[in-house]
Amino acid sequence: MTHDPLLEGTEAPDGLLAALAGLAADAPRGLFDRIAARWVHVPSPIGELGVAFTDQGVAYVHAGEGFAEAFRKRFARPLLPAERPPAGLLPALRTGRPSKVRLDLRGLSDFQRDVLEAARTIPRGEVRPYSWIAERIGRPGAVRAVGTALGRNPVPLLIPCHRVTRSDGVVGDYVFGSAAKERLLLAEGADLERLRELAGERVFYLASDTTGVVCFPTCHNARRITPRHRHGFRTVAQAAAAGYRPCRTCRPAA
DNA sequence: GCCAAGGCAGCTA
DNA sequence: CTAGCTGCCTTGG
Repeated sequence: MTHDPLLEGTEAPDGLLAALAGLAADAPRGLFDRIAARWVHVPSPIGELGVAFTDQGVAYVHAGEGFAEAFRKRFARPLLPAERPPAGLLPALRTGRPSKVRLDLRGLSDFQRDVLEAARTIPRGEVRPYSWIAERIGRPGAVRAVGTALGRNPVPLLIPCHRVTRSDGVVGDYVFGSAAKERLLLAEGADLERLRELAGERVFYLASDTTGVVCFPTCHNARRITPRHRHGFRTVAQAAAAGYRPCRTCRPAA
């Protein structure tokens, strides 16, 4: 539930929205735009997205039917069409890189913010387990809660929660369904086929005996290991026992 | 405030 | 080796 002090008590019947909209014509332009959200449609690998944004940045991304209803269910804010997408939105979607676009994440709990923050650091084409996020935010036991938080990610794709997968090798669930998750990952160049192969052999980490480092299989460092120097491990502990230290880039849990 | 329900993980049969 | 069962932690009702 979003708490916006600006809009306390506006359960927003249409009449009020209309009144506010009328007010906007005469009010200084900035005021109404601080209250309202604008929306656009943009293309994506999983079809057309509805994207809502405020003066602070993108606040909501939705795939499939019912964009406006879903938005209103979550935000007590009027929603109006926009002329153009907010700065950086299209590049961010194209490159899958963070920081190309501003986000409006007000109203989230600290926990959820931490989770999203961590998810945002996963590079395009790579994946990390839910437990990795839990570790990184200092709540190793909150694995399940991480899933819940990601499930409520207001800005999927922009914060790449689709890059968080289960530690048994299955892609896992997703706000827009696991099929969409898989399509997104494939579109980003993640080698899911290979991951499945490895998982079939109970291999969840790859190490290099030339560098002495152990990585997640999708880490760009792991992808460059020459086959004859590559060793698979089921756990980081086993890799450590064999003398490998965790990669400083992908940081598999020690 | 309590309870049930989650985008999971790890262990037991 | 897979299927289930049990713990864990945050949220929404």
